[in-house]
Amino acid sequence: MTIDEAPRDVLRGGPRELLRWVATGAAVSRADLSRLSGLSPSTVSQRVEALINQGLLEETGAGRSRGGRRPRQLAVPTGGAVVGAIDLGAHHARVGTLDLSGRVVQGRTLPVRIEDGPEQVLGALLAEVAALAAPSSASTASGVASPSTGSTTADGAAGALRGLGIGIPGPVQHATGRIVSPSRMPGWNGFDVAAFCAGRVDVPVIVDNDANLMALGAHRTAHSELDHAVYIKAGTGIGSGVISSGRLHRGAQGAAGDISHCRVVADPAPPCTCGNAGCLEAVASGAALVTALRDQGIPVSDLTGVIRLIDDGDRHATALARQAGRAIGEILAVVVNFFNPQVVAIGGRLADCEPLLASMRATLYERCLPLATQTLLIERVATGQDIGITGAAHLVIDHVVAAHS
Amino acid sequence: MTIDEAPRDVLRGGPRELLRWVATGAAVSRADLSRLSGLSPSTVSQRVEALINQGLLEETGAGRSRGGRRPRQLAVPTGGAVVGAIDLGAHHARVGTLDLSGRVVQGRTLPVRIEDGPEQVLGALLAEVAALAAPSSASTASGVASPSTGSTTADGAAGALRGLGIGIPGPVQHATGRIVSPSRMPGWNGFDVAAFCAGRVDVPVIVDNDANLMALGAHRTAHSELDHAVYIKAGTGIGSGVISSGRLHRGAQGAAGDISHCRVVADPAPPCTCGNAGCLEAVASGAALVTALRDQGIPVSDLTGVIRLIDDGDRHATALARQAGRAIGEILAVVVNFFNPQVVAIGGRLADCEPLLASMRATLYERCLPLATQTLLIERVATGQDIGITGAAHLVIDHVVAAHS
DNA sequence: CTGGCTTAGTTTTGTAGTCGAAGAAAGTGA
DNA sequence: TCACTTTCTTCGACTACAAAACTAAGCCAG
Repeated sequence: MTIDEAPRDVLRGGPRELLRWVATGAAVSRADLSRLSGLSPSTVSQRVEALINQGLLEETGAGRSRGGRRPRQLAVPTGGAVVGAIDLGAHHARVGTLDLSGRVVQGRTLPVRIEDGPEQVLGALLAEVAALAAPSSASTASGVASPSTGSTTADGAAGALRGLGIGIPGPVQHATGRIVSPSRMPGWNGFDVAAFCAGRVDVPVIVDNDANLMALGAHRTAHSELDHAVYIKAGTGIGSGVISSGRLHRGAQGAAGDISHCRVVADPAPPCTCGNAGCLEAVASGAALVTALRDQGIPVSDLTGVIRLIDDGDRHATALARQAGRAIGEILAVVVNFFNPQVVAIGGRLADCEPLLASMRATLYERCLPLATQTLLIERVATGQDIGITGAAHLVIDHVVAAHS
Repeated sequence: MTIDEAPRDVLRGGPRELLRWVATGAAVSRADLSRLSGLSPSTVSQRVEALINQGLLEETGAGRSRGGRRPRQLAVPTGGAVVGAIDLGAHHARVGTLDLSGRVVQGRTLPVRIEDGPEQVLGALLAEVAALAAPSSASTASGVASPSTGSTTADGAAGALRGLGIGIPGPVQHATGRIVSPSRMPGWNGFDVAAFCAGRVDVPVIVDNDANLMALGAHRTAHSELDHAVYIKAGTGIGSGVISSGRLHRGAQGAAGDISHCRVVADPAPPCTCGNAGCLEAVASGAALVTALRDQGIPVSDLTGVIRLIDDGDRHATALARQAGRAIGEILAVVVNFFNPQVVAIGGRLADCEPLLASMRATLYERCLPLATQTLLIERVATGQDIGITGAAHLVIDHVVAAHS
């Protein structure tokens, strides 16, 4: 199954947004929703009724009066339908189920060897999703402990899987769900993830780039009121996701945000997996930091080791982190001048690395138009390891909720 | 008068789009419009009737039959209402009136000394617009010859001015119409163009950056079917305009597209008017080329002289043009990777400079993701000197037509 | 030259989404 | 108890659009 177009009614009072307001606790009653959405009370009532009929919302008794009639409290049913989400990384994958409000119901992290190829890797992850979504998963599933919120509900299809969202650490043609020339995923080039998965699960499958999903997740959870935002994912690789006018911007080929092979000044310019030299990814990615440290004779096993060195104040590692921050800042400066977003947020495992963030900030302020940085927020992406699957779930839910109403 | 938000119904069958299809000749009958817009015949009929009542459209007899009833031909009335437009440049301004389809009715180029300050410059240009819009302007107006299409119509308010659009060669806060920290416009910082003009003409005034207007004009006339486009204006200064999802992207502060002070590699890095060194504008703008040639001891009076040298194959000038093209290409490569547009088009006086265009193209293909350049169009902006006022007029018409219907 | 087919456009009717006003429901507080 | 507030529903109206039926006006084949 392939999805061409994002639904239109996600924003400004669409059923999806009402759902989200209730889910986040921003709204508890119909009156709250009316105030938040700007829709008339009658319209809200009508939509809420539809959502209740779909089982996406329920009334949970009366709330506290504020001087008048008590509100009839609304909530997203717990234990109801869920969507599955996979956030594939270079060495690990985060797999989870989320309820239709976008809250994580179950999540676990699995080790992954991306070089095993798509069939094997995706096969294992799909099995894991199936296990999580199965009614009694919380008790029977093996592996990492996960918080069980799985009180199966009374009414019918409890925990039914409604869709699956997958994030890939490489370029994805969103329209077709196909992977195109990934630089760090041997054996995956041209693989049609959506088709592969659609053959194994009986629900809509949506595939997108991992940075896009992080962007969507972060925007929905932290910046939903902002129109234009840029999110950088700095982990083993480097990617970015773009929100334009409140919507994920994918560009002509769905390749928007792929800044990993932009050239930055670096001396010497390290060679990149893409064949060129001096790419952002070859200077500032986690993989690049590992390589650079090893080249200096410092033995590090992986990115975790590098981050530990930086946290410990190791001189070489810190210098490299600063250089990486500057490099990201350089590219981001062009992006900020060009795109003029309200917020730039950095996520991924390198986002917690203080020296990197500091020099990125400094470079941005130095190189951007004052007008562009005047009110610009430069932040860390908040929600941690679940931000990717959160974004994936939102993408799927947008599709599912829109389709049903 | 200040305009906060672009009207929403410009796209997909809005009255404005119907008008444009008729104006461009894409549609001649109601049936054509129905097919093009996807709207039902009844809706189109209704809208067309409204447009005719507003005097924005007229019936011009019957057309050729294609096997059935003959279509009733539609056309935009000539000599009807117009909007004024000013495209202010560093040394010249293009001033014109355009009919409500966006066609230029009258246009002329005036010399301008930007350093005379906003009151004097804008005062003169406003007077010129008033003269053009006056009923008998075509015969009485002085100055550069202009094609007179000014046959005043029969029905009532012939040639009435409905709005005014102004393009400024510097950063403009579109929401307020105020100029912010322009690097090349001494005495204009903080000036409220919209307020100044609104006090002198009795119609809505919309102010925007000149590159934005070029982008809008070029997109509407040449690429209206494309969703994402980037337009570079390379003249005395360098700017860009961005179309995202078919709409002008202005960003958080209305400063989007201002890439003039992005740093590029250049040795030696020439100082920029902004105080930094190595800015794109200091390397690749027309002003920079003039300065660089003079520094090499080659006497050139202005940009025209530089272009002539390049056309004559002068070695130094050509080398500089290539360097400028590379610099623009470098920045544009980041932009293309990040934004993934369907088209990148270059306009402004330097766009006709072959060596510059060639090295810009080469740099783009070298530095961008293959996926991003695979189907990317790299073009010259077509319409020449009227593209700026065309964009300005479109902006105004969008506002005026939407307001009236 | 007449009926069948095609294209063009209008009119009528219906539907979906939204708003606003009115009012019902259910409380607070003096 | 009564005035007032807040919450939520109901109902009528309006708008945008579409579907279908219909009128208008041509083509062409027999």
